[in-house]
Amino acid sequence: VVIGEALEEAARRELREKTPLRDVYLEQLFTFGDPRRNPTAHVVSTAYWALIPRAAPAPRHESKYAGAAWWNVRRLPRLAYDHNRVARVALDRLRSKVDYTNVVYSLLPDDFTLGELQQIYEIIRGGPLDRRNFRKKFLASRLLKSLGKFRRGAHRPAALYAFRDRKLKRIELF
Amino acid sequence: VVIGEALEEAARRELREKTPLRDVYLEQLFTFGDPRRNPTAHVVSTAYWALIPRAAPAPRHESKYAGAAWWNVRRLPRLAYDHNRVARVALDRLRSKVDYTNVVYSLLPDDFTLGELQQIYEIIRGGPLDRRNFRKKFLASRLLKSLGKFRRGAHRPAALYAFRDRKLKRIELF
DNA sequence: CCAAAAGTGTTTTAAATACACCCATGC
DNA sequence: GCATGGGTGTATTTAAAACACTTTTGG
Repeated sequence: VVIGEALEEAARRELREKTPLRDVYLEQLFTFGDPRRNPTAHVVSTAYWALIPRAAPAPRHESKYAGAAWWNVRRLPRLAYDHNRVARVALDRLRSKVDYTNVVYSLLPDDFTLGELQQIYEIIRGGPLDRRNFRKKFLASRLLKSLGKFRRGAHRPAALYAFRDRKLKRIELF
Repeated sequence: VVIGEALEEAARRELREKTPLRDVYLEQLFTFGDPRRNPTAHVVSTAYWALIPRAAPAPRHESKYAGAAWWNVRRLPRLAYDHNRVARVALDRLRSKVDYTNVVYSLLPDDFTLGELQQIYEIIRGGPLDRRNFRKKFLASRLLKSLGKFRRGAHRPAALYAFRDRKLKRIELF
């Protein structure tokens, strides 16, 4: 953080400078201050977490995140300092947040099928969902609007939807 | 925070040094870093919140909290810096936390009546609850144990209960 | 014709809500 | 005897969960 800069501003600047990412969902996670988290100095870090779609462009080659890669969160390697703990806290936050907000909008492109939406939920929640009940719930939620367009593939064309508002909204889902 | 001291440790130390409070529920709230929160310097503060029973002993006379007083949270005076904002964030956190945890144990003495428990919920949630449904829910929750003792007063004696565990537990209540 | 994902309703079950009367005590 | 809070059960409503077959496309 630069003097005169808000914390979230700093987090967004870092993303902007080091990656091509724009307009991602970003939220303060927690401030970690255990003196043992770094053996050489007592460092207090305010962590932020962001939701980045799988298909997002990679960090800039010249940035310190150039070697970044996707990992299955259940098979994370050992990270530096207490960063495994940070990841666990972030995952807990995500898991609880998808149940009472529409935050997954930030993981989906402008248009998507209900099947794609359901997949996101199944991955984050870690279990299968009944397709009929899932569709019923989402169509009743008024979070989505039907686009009248269809995605074609080696199967029946799927109706495309978009989120009505791409901003955080509290709503009881699960 | 002293170098070598964890953040929560520091918050507990502050309480211990300046007040007679012990074993209160304490949790990190948020880290406030807006450069405008203090007009004379850019101060980043990690706030903690605690739940203090109404009947708790007052801060030590010689401490900087000597002038502390209870206020109705809906009629808070204008506080220094961004502390009204901090209070609002804390209230939001409390309101959502009572719905899915047993955190109110920290606002009640070792034994209490179901009526006293219900009062706490009504104050925090800001509305009346049906006594029969409330009792049904709590007795079914297994959070409490009946003490077989009674509180006497100008009314029918009320059975006394205690929390089974005085530690944070996730459970769907409302 | 086969594989793959989409689309669609009803029944069952569980949980939340609404609601009213009697009880035991202190004063 | 009256005011105060304690104690109790049922019926209704609402929401969640369980469940199977048909459709449309690409290859």
